[in-house]
Amino acid sequence: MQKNVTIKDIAREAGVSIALVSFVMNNRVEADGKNKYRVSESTKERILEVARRMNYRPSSAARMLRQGRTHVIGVILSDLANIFYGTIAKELEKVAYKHGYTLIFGSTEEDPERFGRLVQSFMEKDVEGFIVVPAQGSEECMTRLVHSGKPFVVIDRYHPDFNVPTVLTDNEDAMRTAIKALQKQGATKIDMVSYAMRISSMTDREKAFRETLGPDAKIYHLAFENVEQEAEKVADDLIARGTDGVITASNVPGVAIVKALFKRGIHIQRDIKFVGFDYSNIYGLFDPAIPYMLQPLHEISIQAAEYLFQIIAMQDKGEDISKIHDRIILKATLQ
Amino acid sequence: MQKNVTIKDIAREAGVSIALVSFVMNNRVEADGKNKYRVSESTKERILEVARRMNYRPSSAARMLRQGRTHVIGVILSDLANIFYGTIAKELEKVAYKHGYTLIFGSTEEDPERFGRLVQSFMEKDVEGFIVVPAQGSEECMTRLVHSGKPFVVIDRYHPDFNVPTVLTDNEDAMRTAIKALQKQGATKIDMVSYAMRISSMTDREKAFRETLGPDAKIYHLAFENVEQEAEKVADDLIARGTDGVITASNVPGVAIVKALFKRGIHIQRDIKFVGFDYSNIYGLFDPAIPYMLQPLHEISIQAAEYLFQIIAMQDKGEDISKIHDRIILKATLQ
DNA sequence: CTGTTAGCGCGTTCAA
DNA sequence: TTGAACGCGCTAACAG
Repeated sequence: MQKNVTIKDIAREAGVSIALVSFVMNNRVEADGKNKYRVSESTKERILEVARRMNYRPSSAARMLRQGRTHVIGVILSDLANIFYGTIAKELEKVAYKHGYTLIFGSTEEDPERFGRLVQSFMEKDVEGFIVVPAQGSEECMTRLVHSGKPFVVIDRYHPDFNVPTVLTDNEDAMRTAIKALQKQGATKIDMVSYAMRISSMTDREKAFRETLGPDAKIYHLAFENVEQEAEKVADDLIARGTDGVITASNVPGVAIVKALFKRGIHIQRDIKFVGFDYSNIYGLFDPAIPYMLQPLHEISIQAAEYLFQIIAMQDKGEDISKIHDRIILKATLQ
Repeated sequence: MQKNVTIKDIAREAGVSIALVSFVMNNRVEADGKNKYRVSESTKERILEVARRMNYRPSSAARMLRQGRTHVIGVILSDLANIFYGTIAKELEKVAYKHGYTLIFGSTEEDPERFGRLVQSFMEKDVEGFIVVPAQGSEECMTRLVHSGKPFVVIDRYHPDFNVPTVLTDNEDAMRTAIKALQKQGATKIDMVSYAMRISSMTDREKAFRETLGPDAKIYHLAFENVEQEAEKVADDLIARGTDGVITASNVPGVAIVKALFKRGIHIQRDIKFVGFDYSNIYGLFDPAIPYMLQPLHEISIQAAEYLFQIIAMQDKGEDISKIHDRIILKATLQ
């Protein structure tokens, strides 16, 4: 392959200095003289023409080195193969692109070790900041992240011990809405099927569930690693107990429990009514469709990215970012 | 924030030259003297200790600039929010990580314009190569990609006009397996529900379908943008025609048609039997579960990544990569 | 007003 | 084991 065209080649070809080429390429030239440098229109055109002809592409490495900015954000999610996080990834990508940022992704699969490795690995890639979904049990690693001084925003969950920039859904409010919806459908004996994971999205929903339906309201916990099999047992129990309404705490346990009940001949949405959390394509199969609390993923992504860009900008200006800890809370909607 | 520790700081602190620090950091020193440079064990230890104490992190930008390698691969998929591509993304991520590479992702949403923008954008980020799922109708952009001389590997589909490195599933074979599975279940009047998209994964499956069941075998095409509504019409038609077996050409149309038929009171897997392509969590809902042809996503990802690394290595050695065009074909399995 | 010179950022690598 | 050039683009300082 021919070696890459550099700013120097353009300069030689156009018969000007490399500085001038740099100015022109960065649009630091304006006809109205507002900017520092003025270049004659003809020179500018010539440079642009040569650059185009020689197919010049600035070296991002050189630019990164010089300005000390990579325009790369590290995004650490739970699992890219889960539609919930996949959607967030896609939304984040779009916002980042608009701002000229690139994202690199990693999946923790809820393993704190992995979380730590990813943070470390992304640090080495000089990310300007992070958007993270902290894996369950990754407090230690989060502490290191805080101490690193690297800007970051947490999404989807929070940890009570950490006062850090966070964007998430009002899960307690969402649960209250879910319960109301279920009661409106006529359910009187309502149970909840949750994940065994102790992350705030689950615990907040469970908290609101118990606050609304009483401390003895039944909550099942499915183990992350073994959802399907545990769902079978829970299904039997739900039937035995005569439950007529179920709230599922997120898409994976939701799918598992609906599946287990359906296979047992339960008429979904008649014998037992449901309200889910997060989208799943199985909800629409039933009549009436299983309603679900939809988190505003688009909005969360935009807010998280912009929050992060803001923190980065503050750090750039030399401001102290260690005190930033606003939680941006968004409402889920019943679908 | 304190400014970053550089190799120079380490050198000063340890009382050695920056070159030596660089060698030590890169492990270019070996006790057995196999390598070019030898450093006394004590100096080595001192340098490492200082580096650790000062929390030294090499600047990837400087390294990139110097060696002219970014260790970044651009991955362009159809849609990160689709579980099929999300899974590929996750698998690719893992392989890349092992090889010290970073991935950046983009979703085309089957829009050639977007595809072009992503290629352009990734080029500007100095990716060393691409792994792409070319959007339908992106021949022009693919031509440019070929001419750019940048290494790339196509996955999931191919275009007959392009002889380029490709890793994909043997879709015709998969279809034959699917048909056999359906017939074994007792289906005698088999139709196919496909995507309107003219991409090889669809057309190859359709080709094998017609070759096996005759040129008049019925194939429905759902428009990408309007799957749900079109599925409704197709469902009515399937019922009217007395179809007793359906092969769905991928997960999205599969879910749509099963849903539409289920809502019409069809007993899935008894009145009409199915075989799908690609995993969906709705398949397991039925009894017996809807079987499906599972593409070896893990294997595809590994092969694609290693193929790409190999091409990059060849280019590095100055070899001509423009003639490489092997297609790696993997088998799907019936689940 | 138009343009140039020269040093910087940081790790790598060759010649000494 | 070291000095110094190098990769490439940015930009302060300066000149015609």
